[in-house]
Amino acid sequence: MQSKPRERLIETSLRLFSTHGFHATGIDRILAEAGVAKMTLYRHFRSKDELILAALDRYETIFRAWLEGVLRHSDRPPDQRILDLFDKLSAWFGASTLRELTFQGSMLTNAAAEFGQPGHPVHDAVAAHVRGLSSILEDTVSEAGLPANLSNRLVVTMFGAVLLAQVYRDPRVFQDARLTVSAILRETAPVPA
Amino acid sequence: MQSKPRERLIETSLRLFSTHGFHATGIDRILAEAGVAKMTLYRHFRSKDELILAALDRYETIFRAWLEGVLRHSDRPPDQRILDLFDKLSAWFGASTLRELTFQGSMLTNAAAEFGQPGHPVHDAVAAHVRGLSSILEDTVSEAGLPANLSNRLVVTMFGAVLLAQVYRDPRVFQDARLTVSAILRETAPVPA
DNA sequence: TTCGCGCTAGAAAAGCCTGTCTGTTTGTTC
DNA sequence: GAACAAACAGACAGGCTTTTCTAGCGCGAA
Repeated sequence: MQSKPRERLIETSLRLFSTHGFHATGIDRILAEAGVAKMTLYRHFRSKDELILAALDRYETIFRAWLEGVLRHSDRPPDQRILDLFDKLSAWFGASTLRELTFQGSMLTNAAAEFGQPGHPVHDAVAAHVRGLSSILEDTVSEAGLPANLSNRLVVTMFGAVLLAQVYRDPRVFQDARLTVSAILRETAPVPA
Repeated sequence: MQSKPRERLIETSLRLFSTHGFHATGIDRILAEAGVAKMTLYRHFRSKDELILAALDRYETIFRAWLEGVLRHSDRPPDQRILDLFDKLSAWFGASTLRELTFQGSMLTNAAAEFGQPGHPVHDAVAAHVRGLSSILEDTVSEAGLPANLSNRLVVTMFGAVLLAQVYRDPRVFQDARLTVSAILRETAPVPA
């Protein structure tokens, strides 16, 4: 608990929101587990919604770094890196299932489910974050010499796989998704399986 | 309001849960909009969770009928019907966006997002419903003479497309998904685009 | 050492949540 | 027409929600 209150609030929110959802997580619980006073929260954030936005922002930062690690900082050919992504997702699933917390899918799409109304700040933030992550895929697709609009199909497959892994509690979904992506890539250019 | 109270409760729940989410919808609002007394609700359902389960059940029934209409009751060849599915999803998106209610994605996966803990009755019900819907796709895949395990990939693509259409508010996602499915099918057997 | 700032604890406001209970009215069936 | 079951309205309990407020503690800087 040596870090600063604002930081503890964001980290604790990240954990609780992704585990129990947004509406189901009360502010009192966040404060208790972060060891922060109520006034301090409202000094840093105008409302609970703003705290949610901050937690989503942090989530996007973490996931972006992970995704860039997989897609950019690798010596394998770009199309192979895209296939690797689904093996890494599968490993991520296994790791978070084994720990104290069970795999809870993507916090971004979970937020989209709870805040479905377009125009709501949280919904709009989710859309922006997803678009941002999508552009990383787009870069890798371009690097592979493939048409850029291919990345939309990859995003659908990636989030679809994360979603169904959450529902089914089965990492084999990622292998199915990998086969799908393999078919998508093979359609345009020959790719080693 | 001539239908029976139990029916009105389920229909109103279906509408409110899918529009505003489960935790965000209080039973008082359901009761007011259904025109039903509180005691009547608790005569028919032991708790709010049971009402949620009933609403999900109804949702599955409706979506199953719709899906069977697209995949079974059609004179087009089975692989073509699978491709048609994504055109019909796109039309469904457009229809529900134009009405009073905006498109809110799949109520099943929205429920999975709010009730992420495995073992929770709602989570388990969602998993069972998704499996049931998946078997309809499996039948059509078999009918087309394709390997049955292909249906898992189609399910990922379908739910992924619904999810991203909800986030992006853009029906073009379904065309992307259709291209993906086309690639999946083409990988195994020649299919007219 | 003293000032000021960020933090703490704790209380309180105002409202919504689920679930229970009482009494009345309506509708159906013998 | 009497009897019975179901649905009605409305109040109430107990708890949780977000947000605001007061009062004091502790630490770093001047």
